[in-house]
Amino acid sequence: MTESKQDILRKIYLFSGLADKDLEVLAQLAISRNFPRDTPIFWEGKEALGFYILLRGLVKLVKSSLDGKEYILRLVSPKETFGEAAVLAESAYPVSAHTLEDCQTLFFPKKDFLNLLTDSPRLARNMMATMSHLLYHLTRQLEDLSLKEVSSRLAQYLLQRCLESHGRVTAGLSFELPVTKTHLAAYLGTISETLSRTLARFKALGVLQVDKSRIIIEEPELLEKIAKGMKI
Amino acid sequence: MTESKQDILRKIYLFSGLADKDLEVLAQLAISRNFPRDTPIFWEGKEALGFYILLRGLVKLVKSSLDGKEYILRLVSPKETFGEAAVLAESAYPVSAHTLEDCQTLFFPKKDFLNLLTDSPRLARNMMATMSHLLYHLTRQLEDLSLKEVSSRLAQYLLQRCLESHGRVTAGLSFELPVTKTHLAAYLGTISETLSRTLARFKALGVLQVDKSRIIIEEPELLEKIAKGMKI
DNA sequence: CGGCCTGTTGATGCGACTCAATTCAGGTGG
DNA sequence: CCACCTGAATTGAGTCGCATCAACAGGCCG
Repeated sequence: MTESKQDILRKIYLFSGLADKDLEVLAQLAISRNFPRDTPIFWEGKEALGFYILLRGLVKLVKSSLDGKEYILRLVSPKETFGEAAVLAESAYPVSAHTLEDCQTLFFPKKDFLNLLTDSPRLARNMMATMSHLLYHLTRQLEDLSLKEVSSRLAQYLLQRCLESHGRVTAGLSFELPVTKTHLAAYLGTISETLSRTLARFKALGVLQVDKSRIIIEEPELLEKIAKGMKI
Repeated sequence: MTESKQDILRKIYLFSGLADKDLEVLAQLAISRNFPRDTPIFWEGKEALGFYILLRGLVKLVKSSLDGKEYILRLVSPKETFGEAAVLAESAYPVSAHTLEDCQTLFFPKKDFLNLLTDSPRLARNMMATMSHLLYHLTRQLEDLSLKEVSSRLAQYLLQRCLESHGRVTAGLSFELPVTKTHLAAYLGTISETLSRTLARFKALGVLQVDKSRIIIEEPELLEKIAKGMKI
């Protein structure tokens, strides 16, 4: 039998610890929306009428420049929410959301959700924690872009990915990049050519091996030094 | 006669629309803390025990690198709060706060404040709006750092300052930079030499005049084009 | 006066982007 | 099944923006 909407919502961080009746209300608010691969969900500047939970697939949140360059602020994975902040600001989405794979989402209309937010201190607290988490990450990204170079940012990203896959970083561990290298480049604030060259340098240094989108860590200590800003 | 704490709090955005009894509680929580010029208020990584309201003076929020470089995430003006986000995250401050002038602040201990946050939906809503605002600004900064060059960021900053001073941007308007050019450079994600050269280029183009820290706008249209990314 | 901080300007070097050519994998259609 | 096309990835050569290093001028203050 298929999972009920409430069962799904229960697993979302934003809704953790909520009373059953609140989950019920939320489940009734939620609108199922599916998007094929490579499709816009919303655009920067569009009026924010609500926010989304990603159930399946992969979404990028991006800022684009007039001359076609693109910076990926966040790669959204299943069970994560996106567009939440816009709900509070009574305004427009500050970024664009675009699918990278076929996606299933739930959409929560802002108006109804705001009422619930007023009535449930727990939901409000979760929302603040979520936003706090986002603030932390944006702060980190600003630090990286302003103070570190591409090799540092890449090393940091790879360490983080390895940690997520295996819970630790030791020589010999391997993992898959979750997106194309072009997208990864945009996420790291650079372009695919530079990413390619940087990976090649890492390989030449013996820090790691690369086979298609599979990375094998060879020298975790060195990688960590590079992540901290050591010149290579 | 001097203003009471409650009267002061009433003017803070985070506390707008609160019931008198809530303001009373807040006023009792608030601890007066003063800092001389060029003094740390808290450091990145320090346990966040509460947040601050700046009453008088000027504060910078910064990220520092190991080799001494510094990026200013935010310049805090009177009536603004800082360190709020850390209160929700149950963790450490993600940035350092440092005074640029003699400062008067009010400090709100996290523990007591969290209780009030649970009891007052209005306060919770204000807090979310504040965080939403911060998220928006960090998003803008990420966009600028990743997609725009120094001349664009400077032009954008100058237009914004002019707008704040006069409510409009027209030829002949002038205003003072609120911080030293070295600090402004760190805020724009560059260094003082580059800022100096960029201002000199603007001057040579006839876009503006510079006299010490006073800027006189000469060609607002051109400045806006540069802010949008036009090459100069 | 001398020291210090801020700001300006020049010469140089490095990191990263641009442009262009090539390879390769995956998908499509004859 | 092969020919074809498209998008991703790689690599080289050239350029550009900006940081670095260094020298110096002006204002402020002890």
